[in-house]
Amino acid sequence: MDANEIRPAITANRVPTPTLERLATYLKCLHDVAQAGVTTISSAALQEMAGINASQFRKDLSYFGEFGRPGVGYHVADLHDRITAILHMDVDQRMLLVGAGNLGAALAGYTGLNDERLQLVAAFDNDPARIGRKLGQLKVEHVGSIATVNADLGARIGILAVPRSAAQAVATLMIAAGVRAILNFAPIILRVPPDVMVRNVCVTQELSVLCYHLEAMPAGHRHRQGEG
Amino acid sequence: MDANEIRPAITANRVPTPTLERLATYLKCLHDVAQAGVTTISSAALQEMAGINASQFRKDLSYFGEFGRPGVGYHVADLHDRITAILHMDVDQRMLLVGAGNLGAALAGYTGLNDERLQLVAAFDNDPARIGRKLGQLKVEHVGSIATVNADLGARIGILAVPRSAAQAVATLMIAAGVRAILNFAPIILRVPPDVMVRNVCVTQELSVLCYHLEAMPAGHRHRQGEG
DNA sequence: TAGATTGTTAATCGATTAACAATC
DNA sequence: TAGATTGTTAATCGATTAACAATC
Repeated sequence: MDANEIRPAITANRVPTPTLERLATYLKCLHDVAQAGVTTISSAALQEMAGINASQFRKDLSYFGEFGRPGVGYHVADLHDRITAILHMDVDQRMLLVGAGNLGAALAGYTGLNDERLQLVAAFDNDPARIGRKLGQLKVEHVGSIATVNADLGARIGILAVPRSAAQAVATLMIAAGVRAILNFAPIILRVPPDVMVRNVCVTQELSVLCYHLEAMPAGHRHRQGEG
Repeated sequence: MDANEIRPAITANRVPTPTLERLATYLKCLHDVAQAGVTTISSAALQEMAGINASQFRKDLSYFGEFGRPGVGYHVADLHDRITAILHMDVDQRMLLVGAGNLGAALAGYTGLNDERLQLVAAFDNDPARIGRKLGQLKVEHVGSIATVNADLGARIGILAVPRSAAQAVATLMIAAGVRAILNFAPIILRVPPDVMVRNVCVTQELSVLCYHLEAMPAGHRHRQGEG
C-alpha cells in the first residue's frame, strides 16, 4: 500500500491512483502551453515538457476515452476541459477548513483553493482568540459548531490543518458533520471509517526523502526530477 | 514515472522511493507507540496501526539490515533511532526558505521544520515590504542575496514557497547558490539540472484525487485510507 | 521445549513502456 | 499519397504480498 493510496474495496476497471495523480500534472502542462499560445500538442511534446513518458500519457487518457487525432495530436483547450471534467473539477466542490493558524491562513489565502470550482466555504478553530477573526473571506467559527454549520453547507471535503494532538478528534467531528474526503496536514495516521478517504500532506516526509538522497548520493550519481 | 519520483541514473541496490516514503510513516508510528509506553512492537502490530502490510514493513527494513528479534519483535526506541539515521535526520540539515508570504510564514512557524536536526537557516523574498521583517527567528532577506548568504551557510536544501510565476527563476537562483534538493510548493514543473532533486507538494493535485473519488464512488463502494 | 516472529525468497500483482496497426 | 501520431495490446519492469526456514 503506497503513501496516500486510496483503495476501493469493490470496483471494476479501476483507474490507478498514479494515473489520477498525473492527470493534475497534465492540467498544469496544458495550462502552460495554452498561455504560450499553443493550440495542439502531441504526446511526444508533452513527454518533453512534463518528463512523463508519451505512452504513459496516452495510456492514462485511454482509461477515459479518446482524446486525440492520429497524425495530429491533442487540442490543448479541449483536453484541458475534458481532464477537468474527469476530475470533477468542473462542478462546485465545497470544502471546510479546520485550523485557523498559520497554515490555515496560508490555505485560505491560496488562490488555487478558491479558484474555479474549489470553494472554501467555512473555517473553524477551537482557540477562542481566533474565533470571530477573518480568514480571507471567512469568519472563523468554533469547531464545535461544525455539524450544525455543515448541515446547511453540505461540504463533503474537509481540510485538516490543526496540530497533531487535535487531528484525530477533529477528523472524527468532520466525519460526523458529513465530510467524506479529508486532506490531512497533521503528521498522524488518521483512523477513519471505510467510506471516508484521506490524503496526507507531510512536509517532514518529503524532506526525509530529500535528505536521504542528498546524503546517499556519491559524486557521479545523478538524479532527475519526476514531476508533481 | 510517478509524481514526486526521483530517479538516480546509476545505482546498484537502489532503495525504492515508496520504501523511503514509508520510513517516515514508520517513524510516526514508533513515535506514537513510544509515547504510549510501548517498548517492543511486532510487524503484525504495526500493520494494525499503520495499515501497512507486515511483510512490506519487514521487506522495507531489509534494505538496510536487521532490526528485529525473531519471536520478540522490534525495540521501539532503537528502531526509531536507526530509521532516523537511515534518513540522515540525525545530522544537521540546513534549509533555505524562499517566499515569505502566508505559506512561508506557516512553514517557518512549523515546529517539524525547526525540530531536531532540520534547521531553517535563512528566509528570502523579493517584496521590499517583506524584507527585514521577522519570520519566526529569521530576518527576511532579499532573494538577490541568496548566493552570498548561502556561501556562508552552505545549505543544500531549498524550500520554494513563491507564486508560480516566480518559481522557475527562484529555483535557478537557489541552485546557483548551492542548493541540491528542492521542496517545491508552486504548481509548476521545475526544470533543473540532473544533479538536483525536486519533490513537489501540490494541494490542488491532492484535492483532484479526492474530488475524483468522491464523485466516482457509487453507494456501496468503500474506500480505505492508505497512509502518509 | 513450544510458540512467536523475524528476514528473505518466491509468487503475485499492478504499473510502465515499447511496439504497431489504425487513422488522420 | 506519405508522414505523423494516436489508441491499444503485449512485453517489461518493479513493487507488494505470501510463505517458510531460521531463530529467539
